[in-house]
Amino acid sequence: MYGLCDCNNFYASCERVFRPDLVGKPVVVLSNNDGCVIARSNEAKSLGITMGQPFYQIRALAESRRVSVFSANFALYGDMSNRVMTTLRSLVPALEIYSIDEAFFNLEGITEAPDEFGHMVGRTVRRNTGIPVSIGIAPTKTLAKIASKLAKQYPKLAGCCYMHRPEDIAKVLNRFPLQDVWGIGRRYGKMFDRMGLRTAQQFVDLPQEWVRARMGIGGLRTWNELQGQECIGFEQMPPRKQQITISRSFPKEVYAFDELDRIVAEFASMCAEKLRGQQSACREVQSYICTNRHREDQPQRYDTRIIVLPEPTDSTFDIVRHARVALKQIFRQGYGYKKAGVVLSQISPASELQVSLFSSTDRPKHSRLMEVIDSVNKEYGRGKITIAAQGTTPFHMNREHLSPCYTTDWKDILVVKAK
DNA sequence: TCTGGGGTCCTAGGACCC
DNA sequence: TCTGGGGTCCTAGGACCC
Repeated sequence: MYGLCDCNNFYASCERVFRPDLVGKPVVVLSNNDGCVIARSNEAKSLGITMGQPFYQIRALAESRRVSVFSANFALYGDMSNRVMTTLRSLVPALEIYSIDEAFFNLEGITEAPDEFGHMVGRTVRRNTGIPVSIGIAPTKTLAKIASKLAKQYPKLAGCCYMHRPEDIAKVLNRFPLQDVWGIGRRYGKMFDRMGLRTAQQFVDLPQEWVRARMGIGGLRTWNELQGQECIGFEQMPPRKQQITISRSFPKEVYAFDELDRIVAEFASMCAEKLRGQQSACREVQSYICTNRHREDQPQRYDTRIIVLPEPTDSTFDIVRHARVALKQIFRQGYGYKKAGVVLSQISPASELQVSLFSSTDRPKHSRLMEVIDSVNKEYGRGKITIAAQGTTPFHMNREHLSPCYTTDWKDILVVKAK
C-alpha cells in the first residue's frame, strides 16, 4: 500500500496560516512579476478563477469580490514545506518527497487500520503546521493519487480515502475523469476527449498494444498502475538533479547587452550556489534569451548556446564566466528581450571531481572561498556577497502583494502582544 | 500596459561504428 | 530490379509532473 499526502491549495494555505482572518475567504497567489494565478483557495476557485490565468484578466473581479492577492513568497512556502515534511517523516515508516506540497509514504509495519492511520497523519500535520492536507491510500501510487483527490473532494471522508477492494476501485474508476489521472496530461486528455473516452475505466479497457503504440511506455505504466499493477516504485533518496536552472521573465523588455549581461551573471551565480548545495559539479553551462512571445507585433527571437567546459566545476567564477561568454555569442541588438535563463547540465558528484592534468586553479583554496561565500550568504541573507559582474542592484521583479517572510527573516517574525 | 518557473523521461532519426 | 545486421551516441522535440 502507498500513501500520498497532498497539501490543499498549498501556497494559499501557507499565506492563511499567518492570516487566520482570511480563512473561508477567497485567496490567490501570483507567479513572479505578479503575472499569473498559481494557487487559489477553494473560495477563489468557486469564483471561476482558473489556474495559470493572467492576473490582469481577473483584477477587476478580485477587487469587487474582495479576493486577497499575494505575490509568490517562495521563502515562506519552502519553509512551510519543510515543516510539513518533518512532521510526516516523524509519523510514517518511509517518506518520498515528491514535490513542494506532496509526499508518498509506505505503510510497512503499520498495525493500525490504514484509514485510521491516514486520518491520524492528516490531523497531526494540520495541528503541527496549520496546513490542511488530503491523504490517499491505495495499492499503487497512481491509485493513491486518485484516492487523495477523492479525500479532498468529499468532506465526509474527513481528509483521508483508503481505497483497496477491487470492487471499490472499479466503482471509482468508472466515475473518475480520465484527464485527472496522474500521467494523463493536456495532450492525451484532448486526444481521449476526441475519441469519446471520459473515465479512467474506459482507458483501462483499451487494449494494451494500443496504449503501448500510442503512448509509449509511460502510458503503459499508467494503464497498469490503474489496474493495481505496481510500476512506479518508491524512492526514499531523492536522486541528484541532472539539470539546474534559473530563469526569469523581466517586468519590462530589456534591450541593452550590459543589462542582460548583469542578469545572466546573477542567474549563473544562483545556479552555482544551488549546484554546490547538492554537492555537485557540472560540465556544461548554457545561457538562453528570448523575446516576448505574446507581442506578435514585435520581432521574435530565441537563442541558446551551450559551453562545454574542459573539466567539471562548481565554481561561481567559472560558471558565471562561461554563461557570459554564451550570452555574448547569442545576443543580437534590436530585440526586446523578455526572459533569460542559465542551465547547468552534465552534473556529477563534486567528490568525484577529476582534475585535468593542465588545470591551473588551486582547487582546495578555491573551494574554501566558495564555502565562505555560501556560509556568509546563508547567514546574512542572499546576495550579501556577490561577484562584480552582477552589478550592484539585484534582479528586480514586481512583487506588489508580497507577504512577510514570517518564518525565515528575523525582521518579519510575528510579535505577540500582551493585552 | 499586463501572460511563471523548474524539473523528468521517452522517442525518433541521423551519424557513426564494426 | 536487387543492396545486412546490430549496435551506440547525440540531438531535438514532445510528453508529462508540480
